[in-house]
Amino acid sequence: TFTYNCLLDALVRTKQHRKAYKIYRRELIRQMQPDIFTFGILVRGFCNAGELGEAKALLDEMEKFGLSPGLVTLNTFLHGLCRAGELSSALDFFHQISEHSEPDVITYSTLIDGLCKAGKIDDACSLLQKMVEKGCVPNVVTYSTLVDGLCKANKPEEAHQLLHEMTKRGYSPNVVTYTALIDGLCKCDRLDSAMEVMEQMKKEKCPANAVTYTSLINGLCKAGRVDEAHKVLQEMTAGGCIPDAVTYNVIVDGLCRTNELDKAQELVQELVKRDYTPNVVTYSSLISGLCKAGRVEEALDVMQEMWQNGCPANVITYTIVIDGLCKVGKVDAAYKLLEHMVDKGLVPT
RNA sequence: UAUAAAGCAGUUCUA
Repeated sequence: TFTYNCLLDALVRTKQHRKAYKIYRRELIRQMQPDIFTFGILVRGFCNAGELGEAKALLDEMEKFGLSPGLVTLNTFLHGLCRAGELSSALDFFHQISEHSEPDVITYSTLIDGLCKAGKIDDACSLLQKMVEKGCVPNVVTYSTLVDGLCKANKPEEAHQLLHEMTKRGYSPNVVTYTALIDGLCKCDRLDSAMEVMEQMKKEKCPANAVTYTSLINGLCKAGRVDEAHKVLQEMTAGGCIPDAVTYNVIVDGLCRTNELDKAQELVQELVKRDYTPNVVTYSSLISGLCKAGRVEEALDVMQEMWQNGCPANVITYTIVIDGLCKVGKVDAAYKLLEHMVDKGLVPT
């Protein structure tokens, strides 16, 4: 069972949960007794694929094997419900969990995150209170979740405050906590505060990672401060942190927004030479820039190029070009492109 | 051997 679980886990992590399930059905249960780990893995697979019905069926199936779902499996399913946006089901399920066992810090953090992502930040904060009252101690993940939630609810001050509070209670913020705050401050146009937090991280000996730098670079780019963004990029590489695909996409997008389209294209060319393959987001930024500059023909060329490079346009890419065509009065061409998109099996939003 | 948190592109030029 141990061996099979490792295999199933590997399959699920590579999005092959269907295959994992077949192996479970056709091999594992014919030869041995599955355990709670087996079910935990499979439930996660179906949850990540959004197939909640199947996941629920597996939870029920556990009983046939004389197993009762442990908190880990229940938490996994709760997470699945939250991610699928089934918040009311998630709340129901949380109450069910509470009837049978004590929810743990992961149960609470999962639900707090679900509430935040559903825009119910006040409920999320109340739940933090409630967990403390029930004697469950929040950890750095719980706090980071709320810091992120507060930022996304446009309450960066309160997020900052919470970071202070957790520190006072003896929990050190980690790189995720700081990054959530930095990103939030940037998106609330508080770039200078974001840079201060960056300094604070240095003082606290909490090294920034690629996500942290990219968040700040994105903030600077979106504010049109591309030169400063480049400086941060230099600081990043000097510090031994490797920019990833998202980092470069952010810079390409920044150049497009400041109408430095040629520089953006040059950068993409250079990245290709260095074996970084542009992805659908990179191309979409370029196409968006070209469209906004009225260079729709060139945008169409880039779309063609995507196809040739094995990076097919998605719904967002098409939407950008369709909008671009409409804005230059080529509504008929736009309509044709829409039909073309539907032919490719993409669903307009 | 299984569970929770952070970063990228599109839709109302609001003169």
